[in-house]
Amino acid sequence: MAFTSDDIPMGRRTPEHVAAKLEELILEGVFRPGQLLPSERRLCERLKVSRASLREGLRILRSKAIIDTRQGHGSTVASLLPMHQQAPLMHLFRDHPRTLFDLLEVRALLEGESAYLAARRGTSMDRVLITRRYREMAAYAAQPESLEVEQLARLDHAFHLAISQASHNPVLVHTLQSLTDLLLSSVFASVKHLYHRPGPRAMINQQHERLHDAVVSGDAEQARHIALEHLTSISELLRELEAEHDRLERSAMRLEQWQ
Amino acid sequence: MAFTSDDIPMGRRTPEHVAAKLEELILEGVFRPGQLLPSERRLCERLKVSRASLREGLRILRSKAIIDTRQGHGSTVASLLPMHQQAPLMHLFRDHPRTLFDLLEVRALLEGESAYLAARRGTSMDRVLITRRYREMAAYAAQPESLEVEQLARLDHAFHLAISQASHNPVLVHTLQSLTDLLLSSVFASVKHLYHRPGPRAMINQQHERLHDAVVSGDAEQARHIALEHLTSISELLRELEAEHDRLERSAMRLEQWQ
DNA sequence: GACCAATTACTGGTCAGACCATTGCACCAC
DNA sequence: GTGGTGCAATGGTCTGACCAGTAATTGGTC
Repeated sequence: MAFTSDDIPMGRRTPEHVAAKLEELILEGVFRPGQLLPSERRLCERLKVSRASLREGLRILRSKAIIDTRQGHGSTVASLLPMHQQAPLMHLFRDHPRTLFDLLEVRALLEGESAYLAARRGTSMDRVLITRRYREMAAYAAQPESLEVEQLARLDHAFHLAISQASHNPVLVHTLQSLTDLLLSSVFASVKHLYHRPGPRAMINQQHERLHDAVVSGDAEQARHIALEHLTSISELLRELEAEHDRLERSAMRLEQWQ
Repeated sequence: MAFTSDDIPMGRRTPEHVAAKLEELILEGVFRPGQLLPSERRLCERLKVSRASLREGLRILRSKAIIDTRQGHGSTVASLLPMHQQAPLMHLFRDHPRTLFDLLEVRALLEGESAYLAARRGTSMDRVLITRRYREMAAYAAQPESLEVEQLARLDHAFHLAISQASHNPVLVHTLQSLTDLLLSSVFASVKHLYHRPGPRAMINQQHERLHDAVVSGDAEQARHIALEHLTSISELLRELEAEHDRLERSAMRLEQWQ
């Protein structure tokens, strides 16, 4: 795109416009992560703003951790791009598939605490909502045929979410939410397989029922214990699944090598 | 500390120092929420910096939503103090100042598990590193005078980080890291005050020592327990500090200088 | 030729003073 | 009282200068 032709609207909020413009250029790939962007004086010329306004604009980007500035050197585009969604975790995942189990370990901890707090702090309205979510899920899971796995996963998630919300700790809710999203986005296929098999499904259903009962009845310690057990068994099931998958993959790789 | 005698260290990072100074004054109640603070030109005189640097400092505070600026009017202290702006968790914090303690609650849980796993899984090299970090921090904390709080906070963080890394769970490390960053970015000034007082500092130092011993000796349950205790007492100290701050807010001792 | 020190041409960081645009209030005519 | 009007104060922007680091170039030495 032509960089020289974009000028900044003059008058008010010039630094904001500067920041927005540079952010746009970065997102469009004109300036790439790790790259050194033009000097302040050069940017002033291009954007037709004073250096003071330009610097305030850069200050905005710096406070958003989008650029990194060193005196005598220049400003570089930060390697991990803007905010939102735990991008760093994604990278972790790509490099080490083992982190799946690390993730489940942390999630178990948070789910356990979540269930514990829900049992202790949950209001009557929380309990009603938890029960409703549980019944929706149980009713859907009851029909053996014509079962959409994605829909079941959604109901499952809604049930766990209702419990975490009853903990009345927004930080806990959010952290748990991020981890769950990450888990589902990366290994949804595996979870799918889990639901498809009758053995695991029956075990999960039973654990859900016990979890529901413990939380609603206010038995905090028991709720934590069941939640931990639940996540632990899911982890074990996935581990078995992975082992199975590995065997298949290895035989496939051997084939590839020779063909 | 009389404000007229605090000048901003010249040379490097002037805007950061300006922002830190104003943040401190706000936290001490010299400038109260909703209040209009002095004009930019007057602040320049008092802080002995140029208007450009002062404006960049104000820009920092504005991007943290600590102040609100209107042309022709002035800058007012935002009604809700820090705690916004940073990562994904932000949206939650707007309406709930209480989330600070929610955050500490979650962090305690993760720190506890982290210490537990570190004691169980930590290799001999992990233990060496943890001990080194602990000694660095303890040595620095030992000198009563000439103590940079920021440096101490860094060493403190390095110690806890070493422990979490010994858990060999990257997801746990990352989640903990995010929460800690968030905590420090929002209430660093408060944490600063914590370090400045001899009572809390002594307690924190002792807890660090016990935590170190438990982790290095491999006593997992004990490590978890001490970590939980540690975070709980920090939470309580911050709660007291908050109450005290409320009281300070009512005193207008050094107000005349500013109006 | 290989290596090291000094030079130099950049970079961001800060400052000073000027002018513009908006706001709010005191003042004044009605 | 009410409603304009002008003025003073505010933040917003610009210009041009100088300071302070950085890194590549240069030039000398071995």
